[in-house]
Amino acid sequence: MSKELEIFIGYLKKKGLKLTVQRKIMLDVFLKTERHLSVEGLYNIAKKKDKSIGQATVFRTLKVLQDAGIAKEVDIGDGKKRYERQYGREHHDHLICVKCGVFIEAVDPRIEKLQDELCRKHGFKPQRHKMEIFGVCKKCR
Amino acid sequence: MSKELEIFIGYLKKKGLKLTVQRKIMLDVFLKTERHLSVEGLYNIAKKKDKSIGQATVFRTLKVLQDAGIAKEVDIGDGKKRYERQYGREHHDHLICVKCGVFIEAVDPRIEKLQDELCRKHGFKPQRHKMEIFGVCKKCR
DNA sequence: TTATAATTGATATTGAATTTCAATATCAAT
DNA sequence: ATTGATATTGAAATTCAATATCAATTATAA
Repeated sequence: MSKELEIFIGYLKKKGLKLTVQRKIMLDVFLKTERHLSVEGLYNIAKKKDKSIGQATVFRTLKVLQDAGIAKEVDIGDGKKRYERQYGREHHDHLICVKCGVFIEAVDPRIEKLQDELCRKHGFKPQRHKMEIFGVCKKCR
Repeated sequence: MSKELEIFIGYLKKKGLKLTVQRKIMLDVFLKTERHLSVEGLYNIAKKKDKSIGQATVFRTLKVLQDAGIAKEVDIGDGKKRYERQYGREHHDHLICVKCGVFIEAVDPRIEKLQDELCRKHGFKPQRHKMEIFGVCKKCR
């Protein structure tokens, strides 16, 4: 049993929610894809496992997975939200290829430190941040 | 005549587009507000100048202003796009207050440099980037 | 097994953004 | 100033992702 499933079960129990087949399928589908998929993408994969699964359930389950700390929403401003794994992952920024659409996860601790400094300079108390760099990846150049 | 109006007129002429009263109003409204307003916000202000102005025109004109390099779209992932002045402004990041919603423009050249370095490390050729820090501003703390 | 409450899929709805279309306005050439 | 080609407009319809509604179904604790 994956750590995420354990957490999911614990979260559902704690909240008085139920572990349904659809939720199990969604967690499974979500964990198996390492890419940053949209609801549509996840829905298409989930449908292959269970023809009857509905879009609404995919949206709803992704919300639950977020609340449980298993998934994280990624919004790059192109009109559709994507989801990435959250549990056990460090904070990171994204390099996004405008040609093939790949998401590269990257982080530089020095940048993080300078961001904090920038906030201090403005008397600003940071809670979370987001950094996305759009460009062309190694393969597409 | 503002530099932006000059540019706007030049852009329109170059593209075979027309300088209409609505476009003049929109540029005026856009330049007068220093805040990061959504279409709705700009629309409400524009309507005070000309009751008959339509939402579609506001959307359309903001697109033209972007193409002309006068306005810049800002999408912080809350479902509605905002617009800021672009012409004559340097690149900057945003500190966004989750309490009062203020946008603080900030930049640290060292961060910019490290971002380039991060891209190089991944064989990634950057085109543009976006950094937003959400938190609580000085006044709201 | 049963009672209860959460969950489901289908469908309707929302809200931002875009498109359509007939009427109107702009502007270069006269 | 007038004309004509063409861009533009506002209103309304449409798109699209995301959310809400609801009757039927299912999970779970007793």
